[in-house]
Amino acid sequence: MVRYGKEHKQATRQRIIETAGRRFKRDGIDGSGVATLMKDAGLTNGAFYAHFESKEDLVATAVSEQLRGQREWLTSFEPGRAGIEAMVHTYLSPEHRDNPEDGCPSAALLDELSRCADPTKQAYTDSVLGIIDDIAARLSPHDPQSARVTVLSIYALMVGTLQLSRTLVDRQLADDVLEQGIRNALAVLDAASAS
Amino acid sequence: MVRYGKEHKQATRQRIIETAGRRFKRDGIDGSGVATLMKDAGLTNGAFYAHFESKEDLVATAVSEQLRGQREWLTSFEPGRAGIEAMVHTYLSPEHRDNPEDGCPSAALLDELSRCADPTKQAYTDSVLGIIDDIAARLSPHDPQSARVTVLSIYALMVGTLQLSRTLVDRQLADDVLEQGIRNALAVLDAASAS
DNA sequence: TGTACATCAGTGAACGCGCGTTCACTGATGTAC
DNA sequence: TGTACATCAGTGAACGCGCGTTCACTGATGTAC
Repeated sequence: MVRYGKEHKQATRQRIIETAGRRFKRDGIDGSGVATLMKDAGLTNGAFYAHFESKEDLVATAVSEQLRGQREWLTSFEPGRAGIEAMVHTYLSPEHRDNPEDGCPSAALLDELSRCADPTKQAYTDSVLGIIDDIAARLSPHDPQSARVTVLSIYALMVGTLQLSRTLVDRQLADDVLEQGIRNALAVLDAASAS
Repeated sequence: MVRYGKEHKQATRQRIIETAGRRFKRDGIDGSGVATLMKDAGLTNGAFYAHFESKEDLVATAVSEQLRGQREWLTSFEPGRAGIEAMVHTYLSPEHRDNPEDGCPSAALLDELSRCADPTKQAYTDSVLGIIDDIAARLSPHDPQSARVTVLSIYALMVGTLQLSRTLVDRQLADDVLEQGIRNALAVLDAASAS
C-alpha cells in the first residue's frame, strides 16, 4: 500500500463523500450499503470507520456536501429575474428529472431525510438555509430576511414537482407537470416581488 | 385457530394493507420489514405470502389504498373555492406535518416511490390520477382535462412544502414555510381559474 | 548511503442481526356419512 | 346426534443474504541512527 502525504486521507474522505452523495441520490439512503459506498470510492468496507463515525455521520456529511454543490450551481446563474428564470427551467427539466444522481439532493432524498435523526436534519437545515439565504440576498438585497421564506417555498414547490414528475409513469403527463411547475414557480416569484 | 367464513381472509388482507400503509408512512418502505408489518396486523411473518406475491406487491397495494383514503378525505370538503381553501389549510397544517402516519402517502413516500419498479409506479400513477381527476372535475366541471395538470401541480407544491417543513428542525421556519405554501397554493389556483 | 523502526491508511474476515422468502406443520372448521 | 375427514388460514423455524460495525493484521512510508 502506497503511503501518501497528509493531504491523502483528506482526499480519500472527500472522494467517499462525493461518490456516496451520488449513490444516495440514485438508490436512496437505506438502499445504499456501506460496502457498496466504499466500493464506489475504490476501497473496502473496513476503511469506512477510519473516516466516519457511522453511516448516519456520512449521510449528514454527504447531504451537506451535495447542497454545497447545489449552492454553487445556483449561484452560477446571473442575479436578477432572467437568471432565476433560467435556473427554474434547468431545475424543472426532463434532464434533471431523468438523472437524479447528478441532481438536487432534496428532490432525491427529502422524505428519507425527514425520517433521519435530528443531527442529520440539523445538517440539512443549516446547508439548505445557506443556499436559500444566498438566493434571497441576490433576489432581494434590501430585505433578504423576508425573502427567505419566499425562496424556501419556491424551492419546496420545485422539489415536489420534480419528485412527482419522476414517479408518474405517463411521460407526457410528467413533462406537462414540469412545465406547469415552471409557470407556478415564476408566478409565485412575481407575486412576492410585487408585494 | 378459529376458522371463519369466506370473508375472513379478505378482512385479514385488508387489515394488513391498512396497517402497512401507516407503517410505511411512518418508517419508510425500506424501513419497514415484512415481519414488523405482519406483527402490526397481529400475525406472524409466514402468513404474508398467503396474501401477497411479494413485499413490492404489498407496497403497490398499500399505496393505492392510502391514496384511495386520501381521495375520500379530499372529497369530504365542499366543492368550490371555499372547500379547496379549507383543504389546503388542513393539508399544510402543523398537525399533518407532525403525524405522517395519518397523512398523505405522497408526502411521506414520493421519493422512495420514484425508485420503485415500474408496476409500483404505475399503481401510484393510476391512483393519484384518480384523486386528481376527481378534484379537477369538481373544480372545473366544464373542462376537467385541462384542470388536471393544474391540480397535479398544486398537489406537487403541497407535497414538497410538507416534506420540507418536516425536515427543517427550526420549528418557526417550518411553520412559516407551511403558511407561505398555503398562500402559494391558493395563488396558483386563482391564476388558473382566471385564465 | 544503509538499516531498523514507528506510523497509519487500508484490508478483509468476522460479529450479530434483520432482511425477504419458503415450507412442513397445526388445528379449528364445515361437511360427509 | 356422533364420528372421520378434507380444508386452509395461520404458525414458526429455517434459508441465504446483506446490513452496520469491529478488529487483528498488512505493508509502504518517512524518520532515526
